Amino acid sequence: MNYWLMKSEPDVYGIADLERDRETIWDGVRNYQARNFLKSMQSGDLAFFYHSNTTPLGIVGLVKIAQSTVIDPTQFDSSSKYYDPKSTLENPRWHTAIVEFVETFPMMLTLDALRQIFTPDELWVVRPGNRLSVMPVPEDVAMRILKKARELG
DNA sequence: GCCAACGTTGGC
DNA sequence: GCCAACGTTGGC
Repeated sequence: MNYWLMKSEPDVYGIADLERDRETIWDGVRNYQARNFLKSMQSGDLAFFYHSNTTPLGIVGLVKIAQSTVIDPTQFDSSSKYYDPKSTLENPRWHTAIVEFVETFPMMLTLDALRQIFTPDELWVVRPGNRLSVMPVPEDVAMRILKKARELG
């Protein structure tokens, strides 16, 4: 059982969309490091849902990994902006996960608040210039995030 | 809207 | 295998 942080732009797909859909395939990740983290996810892992490219930035809720090692179908779809002509059915490049909604925090944990609580080594998302969309969160840090979310809620 | 960071591509 | 050019991400 591991903890993760997953970024999404709310204008594209936010926590409200996931709450409505209950679950979704986390497609479109085209960064190898993020892909490798997706690959190492296991069913039952929990992930913090982070809103990027918006105001305010921050962790808005919690999701669960429903299924891991899912092949991202958009890599084979020539009409998709995530189409990858170099990927083949025999040897797909891009794997992902299916995530399910767990909860929206009553009060989001803003990036500013997170920066006050965590160091860049503890929580990568507070690291300036960090562009990874999927990253691991150590268990003790995850516990502190959850505790803070409960305090604010 | 800007721009720094940084990953990817492609010519050599 | 190097590295310049280019594209994207994402905070500000």
